[in-house]
Amino acid sequence: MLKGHLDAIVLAALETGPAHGYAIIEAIKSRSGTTFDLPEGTVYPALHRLEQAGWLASNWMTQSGGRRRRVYALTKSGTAALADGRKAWRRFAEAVNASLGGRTWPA
Amino acid sequence: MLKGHLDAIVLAALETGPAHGYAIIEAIKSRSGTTFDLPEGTVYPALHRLEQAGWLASNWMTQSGGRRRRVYALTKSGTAALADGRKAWRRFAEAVNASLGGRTWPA
DNA sequence: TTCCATACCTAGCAACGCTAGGTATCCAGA
DNA sequence: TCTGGATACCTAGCGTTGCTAGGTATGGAA
Repeated sequence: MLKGHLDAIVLAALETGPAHGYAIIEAIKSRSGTTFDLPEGTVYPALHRLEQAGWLASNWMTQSGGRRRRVYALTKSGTAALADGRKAWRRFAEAVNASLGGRTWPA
Repeated sequence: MLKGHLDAIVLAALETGPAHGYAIIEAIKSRSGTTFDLPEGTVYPALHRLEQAGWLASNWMTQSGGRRRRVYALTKSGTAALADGRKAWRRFAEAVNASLGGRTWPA
């Protein structure tokens, strides 16, 4: 369960440059230290949703072998959405930390 | 949206002692700095679910005026569930922070 | 030639939290 | 007096979200 922050995580994975779906999944897994090993059924629909929202733009790329990949890139509003997502995450995380009490926050 | 961590937040609100539903809502609002102003339709079903799971025990208390309150208390397994919830939150928060990159984590 | 990794897709489900409605008591103010 | 707001509880049903489980197809290695 990604608890509603999947969009921001996907957008963040594209911040360093365009990538195709499969690579995005790998990037998220790697960045999260394998904690987020997302099934394709989670990521592909999310990419479609984000493109629908205007936060991503996609292009079909054909490899030399004839293999097709869909490469996604952040749009301008996608970059803004990512910034919003980071703020929302931070606010949320602080509120949860305060609510849970104790030493939930790492040094 | 509480993104799946509502249970832990409710359990944490009861860590300092038994309380009734309405007071729990107030406690969560206060602890979170008003970020979590949860509707009753969120909290009451959650309390029922947590009791069903054996993490809370409830007793009807009748006030002097004849007013009824249902007071919830953490059970032993509820305390354990809270500890698990804290660990889960911490792991999740660290993975999101790593995935989002940038300075999402406060000093 | 068989298998695995790569690479994409979608229908349908389950869980979660919220909306929106309901009931009832207590107390302050008009 | 009586009206409204705070207190205090409840639930049916909805929308979103992410996942399961199935499908298609190519490339390369064993």
